[in-house]
Amino acid sequence: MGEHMPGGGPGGEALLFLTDEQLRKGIEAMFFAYRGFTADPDRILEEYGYGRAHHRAVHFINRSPGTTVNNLLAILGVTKQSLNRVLRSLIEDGLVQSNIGTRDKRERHLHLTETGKALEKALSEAQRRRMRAAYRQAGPDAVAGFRQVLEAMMDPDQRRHFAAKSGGKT
Amino acid sequence: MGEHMPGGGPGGEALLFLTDEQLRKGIEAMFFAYRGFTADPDRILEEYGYGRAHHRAVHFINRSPGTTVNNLLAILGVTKQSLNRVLRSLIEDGLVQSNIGTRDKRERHLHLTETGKALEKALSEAQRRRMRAAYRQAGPDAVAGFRQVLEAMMDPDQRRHFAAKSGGKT
DNA sequence: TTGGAATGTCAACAAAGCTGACGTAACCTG
DNA sequence: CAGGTTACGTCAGCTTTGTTGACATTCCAA
Repeated sequence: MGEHMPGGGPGGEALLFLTDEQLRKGIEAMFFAYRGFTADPDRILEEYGYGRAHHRAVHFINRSPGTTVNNLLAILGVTKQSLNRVLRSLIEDGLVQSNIGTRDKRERHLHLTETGKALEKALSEAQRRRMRAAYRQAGPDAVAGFRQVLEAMMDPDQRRHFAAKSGGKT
Repeated sequence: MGEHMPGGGPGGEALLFLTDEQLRKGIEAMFFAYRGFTADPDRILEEYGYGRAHHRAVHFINRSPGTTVNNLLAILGVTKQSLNRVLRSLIEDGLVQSNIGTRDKRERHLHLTETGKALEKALSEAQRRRMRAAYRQAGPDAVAGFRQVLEAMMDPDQRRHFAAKSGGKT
């Protein structure tokens, strides 16, 4: 509630269109945009008989090769039973390799196999293509704003996982 | 596709940071932000024993009172059977009223009851609170960019539903 | 007036969350 | 070194929300 005031004084905020109607538009924009955002990967996943849960696992294993199950759990925010089901199928299908840790043998370190990397590439290229098109259409300033608002919308805990591997400002 | 080389193009696009790394950040920002976006309503819904599907139905019935099942179907992009289950529970619980159409008796026109409006208000207020906080933190210019990028990311069909009730520019 | 299209309902199944309980191995601390 | 904690895996069972298929009702147009 009474946080900082970007406009410095009490007058600054007045310039922001924070009517319920404008906020509703923002809410619906998030809803429709997220559908578009997931549409392309979903089509690819369907061919492989996988779902969004597999996509998320593959994405974050690719981002942090050698990550542990527990780490992935914290990022994805699901139960280990749920993640395990997904992980098991990916391992069985030869997309993910699970190696017992050397320092701590309780841990499993996860890596994508070549096949796994191929799927990841297909998925991320489809998603990047759409993101790139949207960025180009909106322009550089819009992109900066887009990122700022998204970051402000995250839960602080989730933002930790985001910032961890995404680097700070420029 | 061979569309790399962000600086290769003629003109303004060269200023856009369209490296795969920057695009990946955008993708993850969408992922984490969407979780934050749905977190507050999810908590409320849990108290009522409802899920996100109920939230979506309630939201769009509130936006367009008297809308038909078919109309809702097109907006939500699910099968009628899936929507029907959600709608049935909302009707049974007295949150939604379904009236047989007078002109076309095959249609059902949907309205929120007082109880339904109360839930909608609780949900949308929670979601607006977060959206408002993010908007304030990011500032007006960022908000404009945020909306532009989101709109560019939608599927054209979905964008139709978005624009329909959201008004044009300004 | 009759056959097809549109609208909505019921039934059954699948994906992917969840809780709870339990087992095993490894680590760590007193 | 004994006992508690941590990391991971699994079994069982439930919920939400998506899917297809089959079917009733209603409308409309040939």
